[in-house]
Amino acid sequence: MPEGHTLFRLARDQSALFAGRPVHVTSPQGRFEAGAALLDGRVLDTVSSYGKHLFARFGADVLHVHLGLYGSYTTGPGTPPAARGALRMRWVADGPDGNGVWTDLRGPTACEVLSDAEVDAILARLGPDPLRPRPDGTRALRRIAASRTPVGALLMDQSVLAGVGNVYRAELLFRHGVSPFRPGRQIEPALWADMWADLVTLMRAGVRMGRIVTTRPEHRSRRRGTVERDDAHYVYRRTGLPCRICGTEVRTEVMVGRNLHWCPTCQAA
DNA sequence: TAGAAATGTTTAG
DNA sequence: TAAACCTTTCTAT
Repeated sequence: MPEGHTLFRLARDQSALFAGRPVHVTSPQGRFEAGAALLDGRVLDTVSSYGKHLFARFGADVLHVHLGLYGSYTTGPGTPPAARGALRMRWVADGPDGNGVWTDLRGPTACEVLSDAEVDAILARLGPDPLRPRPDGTRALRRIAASRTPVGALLMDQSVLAGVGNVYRAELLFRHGVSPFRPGRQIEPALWADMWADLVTLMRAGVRMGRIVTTRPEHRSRRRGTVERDDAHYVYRRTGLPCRICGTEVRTEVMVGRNLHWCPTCQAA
């Protein structure tokens, strides 16, 4: 389930489990055979994320992974299960506790070994990431304030800001009562400052919980305890259901090739 | 068993 | 703007 918070967690967790130790790297599926052979047995330095990109450094070589729409990692202790299906890459190592640890990668858009220069080229085309230390949204505002493009499209553009996907886009716009169709240049600086600060908070919460929850307790069916799946979002994938605040039916329309969800009343054009 | 959908990006036209 | 691509999972027939 890959928006920026997922990659941030993966980087943190993979660093904790594998960094500082030699990693046995394989590609049971075969599509990453050459890269796996190059990295196999080398010591992992660290894993970091930027936006939706994951970078694992092995000396001068960097493994770059992008999960795309449905890539995923599965991680566990001990001996890994027999490889089945389309298993692009497997890591096996002696974990920090001396016992085995493994992680399996399936279905990524990108799984490749890059040089520092190639990594820099990727970073150069990304906007600010709300999950970086001391996040700064002013670079994003510069792009937004200069654009006639609908803000719902700008939020999905990774060169404007990095790490937001279809869920955070819909939910952030709802929380600020902003129509997805409002042109970027009509987003006032003060409004953007609020939206950016909120996004930082929401994504940090996503890192903590391991999932995206954007509703305030007073807008959930159950106000205390675990947030149920049906209660996690205001508009994302709630097409035809009543808005949690005003009761208007939530609408859906494709914007930039993705299903956009919004409340036409709370987010009037 | 087939088909659709899914938290994404790139390339072609 | 549309299509292609990576894979799994859930729903409908």
